[in-house]
Amino acid sequence: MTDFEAQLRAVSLRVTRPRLAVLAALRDHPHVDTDTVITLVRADLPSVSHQAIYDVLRALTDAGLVRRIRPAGANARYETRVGDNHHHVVCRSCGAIADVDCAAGHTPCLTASDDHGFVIDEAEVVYWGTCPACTAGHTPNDPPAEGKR
Amino acid sequence: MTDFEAQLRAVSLRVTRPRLAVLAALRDHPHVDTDTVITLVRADLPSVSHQAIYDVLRALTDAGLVRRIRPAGANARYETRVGDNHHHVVCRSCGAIADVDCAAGHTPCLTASDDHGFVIDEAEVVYWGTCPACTAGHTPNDPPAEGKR
DNA sequence: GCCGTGATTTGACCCATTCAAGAAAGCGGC
DNA sequence: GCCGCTTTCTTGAATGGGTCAAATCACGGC
Repeated sequence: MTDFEAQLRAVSLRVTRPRLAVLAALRDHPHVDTDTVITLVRADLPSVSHQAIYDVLRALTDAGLVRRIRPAGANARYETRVGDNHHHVVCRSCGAIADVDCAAGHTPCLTASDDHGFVIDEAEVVYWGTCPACTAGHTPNDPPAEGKR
Repeated sequence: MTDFEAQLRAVSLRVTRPRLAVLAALRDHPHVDTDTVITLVRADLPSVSHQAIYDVLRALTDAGLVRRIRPAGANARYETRVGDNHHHVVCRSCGAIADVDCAAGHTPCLTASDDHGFVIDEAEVVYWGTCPACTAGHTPNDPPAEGKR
């Protein structure tokens, strides 16, 4: 519990109720979008403003405690798994996301064939496909990703 | 020129002035965002509505004539290079984008180490870094990507 | 050349995210 | 334990990419 507190202090951020709640929410629910974070946090702290959540997410992202991912066509999502450069599988149908370790083990694709003079510091991989539930036929629930039109 | 016309007919889309203009704009300016497309198209056809551009881009994307890319934190961008699965280097500082062929030649990372039961049909790679101009010190112009706050 | 369907114009609207200003809470020092 | 400085949160409104809807227009088969 006080683990989060230590994390915050480590990056010299003040320890506040909303920040702890956001970290807890992200630990329990990886890959959620901002709106879901707000809902989750309010389960504990009913009175936090959406603005506070945006600020907290920004602060935590800048501090490197959470990572922000944004699959094309969807809203921003956050996760607490940082440090290792892992990637994501995204379901085209329902928007579900799962973690995937890098195919070759570590930074495999980091060397582009022709870097055009760019100094590359990170390679981000998104695998697009269909999740088991959607493959099975029955669309599980909301199709937030692309079908949102 | 009538090349575009053939492309449109091939996917049974009607050949219209705005569509030809969009295709021409994307051929001459790869990786531009929607707003730039609108500006470019209006150089030829001053009276096209932004709505028309959105519709055209959607139609062309659905038809597979153009590809839509969306680096995290930036607006949607489009390119006409489709069919080969190439990737992109994006400059964190100025948002510049360049094409990059897949490191291993073709679909190298397409096999995730653990696919979680997902049926993967595409791997999308974004290399993050700094472009030559920005590395040289002098920020060329606008920093649209992340620095936009 | 005429007509029907697909495209475009026009104008309003939605919603994620951001901006701004004042109130409140964290925390280091006394 | 209390004070004050600073950061963070609340409140309320604005921004802007993108979408929806209805009416008009034009491509292209006949």
